[in-house]
Amino acid sequence: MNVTAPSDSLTRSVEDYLKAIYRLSPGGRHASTSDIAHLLELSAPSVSGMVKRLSELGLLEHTPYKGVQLTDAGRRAALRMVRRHRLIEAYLVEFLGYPWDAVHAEAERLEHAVSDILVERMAAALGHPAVDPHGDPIPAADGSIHELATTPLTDVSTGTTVEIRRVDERDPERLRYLAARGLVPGVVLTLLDHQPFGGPLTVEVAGERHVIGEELAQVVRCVPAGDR
Amino acid sequence: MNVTAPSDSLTRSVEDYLKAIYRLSPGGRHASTSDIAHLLELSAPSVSGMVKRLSELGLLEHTPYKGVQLTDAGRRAALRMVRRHRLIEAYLVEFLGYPWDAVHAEAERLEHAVSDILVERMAAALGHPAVDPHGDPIPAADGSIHELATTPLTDVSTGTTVEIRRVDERDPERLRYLAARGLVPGVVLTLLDHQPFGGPLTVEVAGERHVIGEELAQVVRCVPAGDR
DNA sequence: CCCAACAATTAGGCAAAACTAAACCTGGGT
DNA sequence: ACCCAGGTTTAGTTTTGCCTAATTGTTGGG
Repeated sequence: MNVTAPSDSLTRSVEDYLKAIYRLSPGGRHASTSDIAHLLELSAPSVSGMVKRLSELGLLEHTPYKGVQLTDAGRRAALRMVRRHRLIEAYLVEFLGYPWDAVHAEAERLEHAVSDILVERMAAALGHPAVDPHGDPIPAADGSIHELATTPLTDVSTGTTVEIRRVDERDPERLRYLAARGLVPGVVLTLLDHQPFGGPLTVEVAGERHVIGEELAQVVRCVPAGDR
Repeated sequence: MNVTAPSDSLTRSVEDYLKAIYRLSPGGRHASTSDIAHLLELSAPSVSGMVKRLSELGLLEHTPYKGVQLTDAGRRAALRMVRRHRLIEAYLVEFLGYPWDAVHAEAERLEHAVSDILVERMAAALGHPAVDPHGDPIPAADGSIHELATTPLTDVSTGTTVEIRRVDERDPERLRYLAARGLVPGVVLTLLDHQPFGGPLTVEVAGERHVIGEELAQVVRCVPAGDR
C-alpha cells in the first residue's frame, strides 16, 4: 500500500492528468475516460493506460467502463497544482504586467517547474490572495478551497443587476473580447435583455451597452450585486 | 539541411546538453564525451547517443573520439538558455528575496518553462542587468556576451588588494560558507597570505581576517581593486 | 613498437507516454 | 430480448532518453 507522501516526483504528465480529473469531477463524481481525453487533447487509449498507472500509484480509483475518482492523495496533488497555477497567474498579472488573457499558457508550463518555496514566496508577495485574475479561488497550502456559488450570466433574470465574480474561459481571444467590453471580475452589470433559443444577451456595463452571445455569457459567472 | 530557426521546441534534455557543452568549450574548443557525462551526471553512452542526435539536428559537430563543438545554431540555443538561467537567478534574488545559494536549483528548472516574453519582462523589471548574483555575465537577447577577464583568487599575488567579480560555484553549502565570510561579488579584499602546495589563503575582508582553502579560493575570481 | 589503460562507441534493454487498430462492454431502442 | 452504436479497454508500436555490458579506438610508457 502506497501511502503517497503529499508531494513530490510526479511527472508533468501525471500532474496534468490529476488537474484535469479534478476539474472534471466536481463534488467527487466520476470523470470519464473520454472527457479526460478530450480535455487533455489525447486519445482515449492513452488515458486508459495512464489511468491504470495512476490507480496503481494510489492517486485515483478506477471503475472499469464507469470512470475515475481521485483518492485523497490524488485530490491533494491536484489541488497543489491548482494552487500553483492560480498563484502564478496572479503573480504574472500583479508584478510582471501580464494581460489576463496571456497568463494561462504561461502558468500551464511554470506550474510544473516551480518549487513549493517559490510558490509560497509568490503568495506572500501577493499578500495571499483568495482568487486569481479570472476570479477562480486559490486553494490554500493545506488544500482547503472555498468555492463561491455563482450563477452563469445566462441564468440571470432580465433586469437584474449583478456583479461578475468569475470568468471561466482560457482562450486568449475570447478573454480579450470580454475584457474589451468590461466583462471582468468585480464589475457590476445589468442584464437588459436575453433572447430565447440560445439568442444574444444585452448588458449594460459602466453605462455602455453590449450584446454578447450565449456561449460567451455562459462563462461569465455572477453573484447578486452588492453581495459580500 | 536544417537551418534551424533560432528557438523553439528543443526538449529539456537537449537544452541541458547544449548548456553543458557551451560551458565545457570556452573559446570554441572541443568538449569531450566524458566531461559532458560528468557535468550532467549521465553515463558516457547516453551522451554518445545524444551527441549523435544533436549533430543530426545541426546543433553541434562531432569528431569521433575527439569531442564536440557547437555550431552557430547550437551556440545560439545554448546562450539563450544561459540568458534565461541568469536572468531568472537575478530576478529571484531581486524580487523574491531568494538567497544567492538557492537560486541555481530553482533557475535550473524554470529556465525550461519560461517563455521568451516572460524572460524579457523579467529583464525589463530588473533594468536589464549585465550580471547575475554570482557575477556571471548575462548574454544579451541577440546572443552577444561580454566575458570579463578575471583572475582566480589563487593566482593573486600576496599583498594585493582586489575586487571580487565572480564566484564560480553552484553548491549551496559552499556559497553560504563564502557569503558568511563576505566573499561575494563587489567586495574588496586584500590577500595577506597564501601557503604553498595547495595550502590555505588568508584574506582581509572588511577589516576581518579569514582563512580559506585552495579549492574554494579557486572559484573566487577577481580584478584589480578600483578597476572599472 | 607494442600493449595496457582508459575513453568512446555500439548493442541491447527498459520506462514513460504517446499513438492506431482491434476487441470488448453496456445500455437504449425496436 | 436482442442487437448495435458509442464509449472503453487491450494489443502492439513509436519516440525520447536513459541504462549496463561488450566492443572498439587511442595513446603513453616500458
